[in-house]
Amino acid sequence: MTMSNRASSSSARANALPRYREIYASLREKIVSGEWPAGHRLPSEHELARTFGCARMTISKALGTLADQRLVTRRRRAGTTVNMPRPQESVLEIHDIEAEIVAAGVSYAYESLARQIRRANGSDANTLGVASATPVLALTGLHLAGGRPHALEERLINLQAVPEARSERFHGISPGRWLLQRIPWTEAEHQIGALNADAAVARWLAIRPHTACLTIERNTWRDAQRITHVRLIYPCDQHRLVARFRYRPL
Amino acid sequence: MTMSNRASSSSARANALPRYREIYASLREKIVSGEWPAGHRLPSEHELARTFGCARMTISKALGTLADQRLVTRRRRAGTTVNMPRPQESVLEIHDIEAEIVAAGVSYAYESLARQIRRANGSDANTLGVASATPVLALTGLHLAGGRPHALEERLINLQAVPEARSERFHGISPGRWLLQRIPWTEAEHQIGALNADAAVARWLAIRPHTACLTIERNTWRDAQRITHVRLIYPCDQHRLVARFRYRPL
DNA sequence: AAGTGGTCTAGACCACAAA
DNA sequence: TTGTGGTCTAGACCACTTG
Repeated sequence: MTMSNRASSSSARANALPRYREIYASLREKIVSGEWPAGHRLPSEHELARTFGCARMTISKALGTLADQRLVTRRRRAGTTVNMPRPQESVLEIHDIEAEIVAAGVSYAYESLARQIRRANGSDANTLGVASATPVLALTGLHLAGGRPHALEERLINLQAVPEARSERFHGISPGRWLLQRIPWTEAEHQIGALNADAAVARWLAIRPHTACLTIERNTWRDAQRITHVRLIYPCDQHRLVARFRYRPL
Repeated sequence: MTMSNRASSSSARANALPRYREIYASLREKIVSGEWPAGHRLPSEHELARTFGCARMTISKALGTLADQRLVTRRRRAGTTVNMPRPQESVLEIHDIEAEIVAAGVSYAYESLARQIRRANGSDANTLGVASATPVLALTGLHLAGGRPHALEERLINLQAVPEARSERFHGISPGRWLLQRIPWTEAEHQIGALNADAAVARWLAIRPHTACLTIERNTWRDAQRITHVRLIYPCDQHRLVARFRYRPL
């Protein structure tokens, strides 16, 4: 009996959307058009299943998609309600600098400026979030695009988490890429800010002192363990971050 | 026959995770531990269903979660493979400024500095992405936190999309909040950059000229229609953006 | 107490791409 | 050609929460 239910809806049109996507689109339209305003309660899954003539699980998937997109909130017994003033949440894609530069059709190079292995001092411990005296690798380097300074990088690596880094010289390869290839990370946090370049930064980046720069700080974890902390400094005229809110499944 | 399958696994421990989450966690562990390196192919859904002693749909949900998190890629016939160098993608939460200030326990106010209704000139049309001569509302205002300047806002509103804005004076309420309460948006794009404050900006924000500022530009759509464009300028010492990569379901 | 969503099953057919 | 994931069904029990 259950056979060919799908066939009957899909064989008609070859490239049809899955049923749950059709249902999702249909419900979403009612929400974004304003027909169902914020706070409106949607019919229950059982009722929608009857309405659309499908199994409840299909409805559940459609409603789950809406919930993933924060268009609705679902609670047991309370039902599914429209979530109007939606959180301003964007997906920020922070690419590997090398990939970014190469994608722009420009040659890339990494130049190491300083390298030191030390036991974490108070500042290191605080920045990297490890105990004092933990062995760390401190790196400073320059990302070059087309031979010109693109970004200044200051990095700390937790040698307890990444002992292989102790013997790596990072000639030709940037520490970021090196880590990415070896160390799976599970969580990352970015902080974005602005600063006026001081004399040293300005010299390395070949910009005038006091020029506004965009800074990106990234902390990386593998589960509970801190892997690395990096601060990247970009001259304001050379870099912008783009974040786009996207629906999850589309 | 299908009854109480769940009961047998859940009645034992009251607060147990759902089965698919247990399976998800078990598979994820193999990936982040490195036991299954990048490129490794996972067992098929049928095989995992046998291994874990559950229905294939339960496996599908667990694998789907891994795929949502970009830990694996799933393709028909090719199977499910581990995705190691993961895209550096973060979820950036860009909050309503008022909510942000109030959450910090400080009083909030919006002060309107300029307001003009005009037909879009070339710059407007380009910025807002509408045809020339489209009626637009141009606003400039200041967000105040605890009575002190917090951010400068320059905004264009497409009056074709939001005709109600024509008669709104935005006294006491910021245009952002006003729009958020009325106009459901479906897509947003943010661009983040840095700039040196010019004389006018510095005056409004009560900072020294040339101080580095963080800028956020936001474009908002309702489906294909442009709603508004806004540029916010924050003094660098007053604002940081935080983006955190998060797994979707947790 | 009752109704809602959350999860699960044991099948099934289908679309797709790799062999 | 064949094995994989994608979707779907028609049920079921359970957890939660509101009335």
